[in-house]
Amino acid sequence: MKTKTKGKKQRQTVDKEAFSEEPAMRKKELEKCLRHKERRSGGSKESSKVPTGRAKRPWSTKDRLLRRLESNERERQRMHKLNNAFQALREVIPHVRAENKLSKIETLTLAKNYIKSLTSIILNMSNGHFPAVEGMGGAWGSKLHKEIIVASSLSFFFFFLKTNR
DNA sequence: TAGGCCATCTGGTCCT
DNA sequence: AGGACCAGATGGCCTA
Repeated sequence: MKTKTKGKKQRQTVDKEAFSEEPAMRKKELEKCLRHKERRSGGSKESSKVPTGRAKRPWSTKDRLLRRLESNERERQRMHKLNNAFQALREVIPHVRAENKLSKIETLTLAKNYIKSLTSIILNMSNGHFPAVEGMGGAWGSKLHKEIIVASSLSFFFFFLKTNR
Protein backbone atom coordinates (compact mmCIF):
# COMPACT_ATOMS: atom_id res chain seq x y z
CA MET A 1 0.00 0.00 0.00
CA LYS A 2 1.37 3.33 -0.98
CA THR A 3 0.36 6.65 0.44
CA LYS A 4 0.78 9.76 -1.56
CA THR A 5 1.89 12.96 0.04
CA LYS A 6 -0.54 15.83 0.11
CA GLY A 7 -3.17 13.29 1.11
CA LYS A 8 -4.33 13.39 -2.42
CA LYS A 9 -5.16 9.81 -3.02
CA GLN A 10 -4.43 6.41 -1.71
CA ARG A 11 -3.57 3.95 -4.36
CA GLN A 12 -3.74 0.23 -4.10
CA THR A 13 -0.62 -1.34 -5.50
CA VAL A 14 -0.19 -4.98 -6.29
CA ASP A 15 3.14 -5.40 -4.61
CA LYS A 16 5.22 -8.31 -3.59
CA GLU A 17 4.15 -8.07 0.01
CA ALA A 18 0.60 -8.67 -1.03
CA PHE A 19 1.76 -11.38 -3.33
CA SER A 20 3.51 -13.24 -0.59
CA GLU A 21 0.70 -13.03 1.90
CA GLU A 22 -1.98 -15.62 2.44
CA PRO A 23 -3.02 -17.66 -0.57
CA ALA A 24 -6.51 -16.20 -0.80
CA MET A 25 -5.14 -12.71 -1.00
CA ARG A 26 -2.53 -13.84 -3.45
CA LYS A 27 -5.10 -15.44 -5.71
CA LYS A 28 -7.24 -12.36 -5.57
CA GLU A 29 -4.35 -10.14 -6.59
CA LEU A 30 -3.38 -12.54 -9.36
CA GLU A 31 -6.89 -12.46 -10.75
CA LYS A 32 -6.99 -8.71 -10.50
CA CYS A 33 -3.76 -8.43 -12.45
CA LEU A 34 -4.87 -10.83 -15.12
CA ARG A 35 -8.21 -9.06 -15.49
CA HIS A 36 -6.40 -5.78 -15.88
CA LYS A 37 -4.08 -7.31 -18.43
CA GLU A 38 -6.95 -8.78 -20.41
CA ARG A 39 -8.73 -5.46 -20.40
CA ARG A 40 -5.65 -3.80 -21.81
CA SER A 41 -4.80 -6.36 -24.43
CA GLY A 42 -8.38 -6.73 -25.53
CA GLY A 43 -8.81 -3.00 -25.86
CA SER A 44 -9.96 -1.16 -28.94
CA LYS A 45 -6.48 -0.05 -29.93
CA GLU A 46 -4.21 -2.78 -31.15
CA SER A 47 -0.54 -2.37 -30.42
CA SER A 48 1.28 -1.22 -33.51
CA LYS A 49 4.66 -2.06 -32.13
CA VAL A 50 6.64 -4.69 -33.95
CA PRO A 51 7.31 -7.67 -31.75
CA THR A 52 10.90 -8.06 -30.77
CA GLY A 53 12.98 -10.88 -32.14
CA ARG A 54 13.89 -11.96 -28.65
CA ALA A 55 13.04 -15.56 -27.90
CA LYS A 56 9.94 -16.12 -25.84
CA ARG A 57 10.79 -16.98 -22.26
CA PRO A 58 9.40 -20.23 -21.09
CA TRP A 59 7.90 -18.82 -17.94
CA SER A 60 4.70 -19.94 -16.40
CA THR A 61 1.90 -17.46 -15.89
CA LYS A 62 2.83 -17.19 -12.24
CA ASP A 63 6.48 -16.56 -13.00
CA ARG A 64 5.57 -13.95 -15.56
CA LEU A 65 3.34 -12.24 -13.07
CA LEU A 66 6.02 -12.35 -10.40
CA ARG A 67 8.54 -10.78 -12.75
CA ARG A 68 5.98 -8.16 -13.70
CA LEU A 69 5.45 -7.27 -10.07
CA GLU A 70 9.19 -6.98 -9.51
CA SER A 71 9.44 -4.82 -12.56
CA ASN A 72 6.60 -2.64 -11.33
CA GLU A 73 8.36 -2.18 -8.03
CA ARG A 74 11.57 -1.14 -9.74
CA GLU A 75 9.69 1.29 -11.93
CA ARG A 76 7.98 2.74 -8.86
CA GLN A 77 11.34 3.21 -7.15
CA ARG A 78 12.72 4.84 -10.26
CA MET A 79 9.82 7.26 -10.41
CA HIS A 80 10.23 8.03 -6.71
CA LYS A 81 13.88 8.87 -7.35
CA LEU A 82 12.83 11.08 -10.20
CA ASN A 83 10.30 12.83 -7.98
CA ASN A 84 12.93 13.31 -5.27
CA ALA A 85 15.11 14.98 -7.85
CA PHE A 86 12.22 17.23 -8.83
CA GLN A 87 11.69 18.09 -5.18
CA ALA A 88 15.37 18.92 -4.74
CA LEU A 89 15.16 21.14 -7.79
CA ARG A 90 12.05 22.89 -6.44
CA GLU A 91 13.91 23.71 -3.26
CA VAL A 92 16.72 25.55 -5.02
CA ILE A 93 14.60 27.51 -7.47
CA PRO A 94 13.41 30.84 -6.13
CA HIS A 95 9.72 31.26 -6.76
CA VAL A 96 6.83 33.21 -5.29
CA ARG A 97 4.38 30.37 -4.81
CA ALA A 98 5.90 29.16 -1.58
CA GLU A 99 2.64 27.68 -0.32
CA ASN A 100 1.79 25.87 -3.54
CA LYS A 101 3.96 23.09 -4.82
CA LEU A 102 5.29 23.76 -8.29
CA SER A 103 4.20 21.27 -10.88
CA LYS A 104 6.84 19.35 -12.78
CA ILE A 105 6.51 21.40 -15.92
CA GLU A 106 6.65 24.63 -13.90
CA THR A 107 9.73 23.38 -12.09
CA LEU A 108 11.53 22.61 -15.32
CA THR A 109 10.54 25.89 -16.94
CA LEU A 110 11.57 27.94 -13.92
CA ALA A 111 14.84 26.05 -13.63
CA LYS A 112 15.62 26.76 -17.26
CA ASN A 113 14.88 30.46 -16.80
CA TYR A 114 16.84 30.57 -13.58
CA ILE A 115 19.89 29.04 -15.21
CA LYS A 116 19.60 31.47 -18.09
CA SER A 117 19.42 34.41 -15.69
CA LEU A 118 22.40 33.24 -13.71
CA THR A 119 24.35 32.67 -16.88
CA SER A 120 23.69 36.17 -18.12
CA ILE A 121 24.58 37.62 -14.72
CA ILE A 122 27.87 35.76 -14.75
CA LEU A 123 28.47 36.87 -18.29
CA ASN A 124 27.88 40.50 -17.38
CA MET A 125 30.02 40.29 -14.28
CA SER A 126 32.97 38.63 -15.92
CA ASN A 127 32.74 40.68 -19.11
CA GLY A 128 34.51 37.91 -20.89
CA HIS A 129 33.79 35.25 -23.40
CA PHE A 130 31.18 32.69 -22.63
CA PRO A 131 29.78 30.01 -24.85
CA ALA A 132 26.42 30.75 -26.41
CA VAL A 133 23.57 29.36 -24.36
CA GLU A 134 21.36 28.43 -27.30
CA GLY A 135 22.05 25.31 -29.23
CA MET A 136 24.50 23.80 -26.81
CA GLY A 137 22.50 20.61 -26.56
CA GLY A 138 24.17 17.87 -24.58
CA ALA A 139 27.16 20.01 -23.71
CA TRP A 140 25.13 21.50 -20.89
CA GLY A 141 25.56 18.34 -18.90
CA SER A 142 29.32 18.22 -18.98
CA LYS A 143 31.67 20.73 -20.57
CA LEU A 144 29.51 23.80 -20.25
CA HIS A 145 28.58 22.87 -16.73
CA LYS A 146 32.24 22.90 -15.74
CA GLU A 147 32.72 26.16 -17.58
CA ILE A 148 29.86 27.73 -15.70
CA ILE A 149 31.38 26.66 -12.42
CA VAL A 150 34.79 28.00 -13.43
CA ALA A 151 33.26 31.22 -14.72
CA SER A 152 31.24 31.65 -11.55
CA SER A 153 34.30 31.16 -9.41
CA LEU A 154 36.33 33.59 -11.49
CA SER A 155 33.53 36.13 -11.46
CA PHE A 156 33.21 35.86 -7.74
CA PHE A 157 36.98 36.14 -7.35
CA PHE A 158 37.19 39.32 -9.44
CA PHE A 159 34.14 40.75 -7.75
CA PHE A 160 35.76 40.03 -4.40
CA LEU A 161 39.01 41.74 -5.47
CA LYS A 162 37.17 44.83 -6.69
CA THR A 163 35.05 45.28 -3.60
CA ASN A 164 37.86 44.66 -1.14
CA ARG A 165 40.38 47.15 -2.39
C1' DT B 1 -18.05 18.84 -14.77
C1' DA B 2 -14.02 19.44 -17.66
C1' DG B 3 -9.30 19.81 -17.53
C1' DG B 4 -4.82 19.58 -15.22
C1' DC B 5 -1.72 16.95 -12.67
C1' DC B 6 -0.14 12.91 -10.89
C1' DA B 7 0.95 7.77 -9.63
C1' DT B 8 0.96 3.43 -11.33
C1' DC B 9 0.96 -0.34 -14.62
C1' DT B 10 2.58 -2.17 -18.80
C1' DG B 11 5.21 -3.72 -22.79
C1' DG B 12 8.76 -2.39 -26.03
C1' DT B 13 13.50 -1.04 -26.60
C1' DC B 14 18.11 0.09 -25.12
C1' DC B 15 22.18 -0.77 -22.48
C1' DT B 16 25.50 -3.27 -19.67
C1' DA C 1 19.78 -12.09 -19.71
C1' DG C 2 18.07 -8.79 -16.99
C1' DG C 3 17.67 -4.12 -15.42
C1' DA C 4 16.95 0.73 -16.89
C1' DC C 5 14.53 3.73 -19.56
C1' DC C 6 10.60 5.33 -22.04
C1' DA C 7 5.99 6.41 -23.59
C1' DG C 8 1.10 5.22 -23.71
C1' DA C 9 -2.94 4.03 -21.05
C1' DT C 10 -5.73 4.35 -17.07
C1' DG C 11 -7.92 6.17 -13.23
C1' DG C 12 -7.99 9.14 -8.92
C1' DC C 13 -7.88 13.72 -6.85
C1' DC C 14 -8.36 18.63 -7.06
C1' DT C 15 -9.75 23.15 -8.71
C1' DA C 16 -11.97 26.69 -11.50
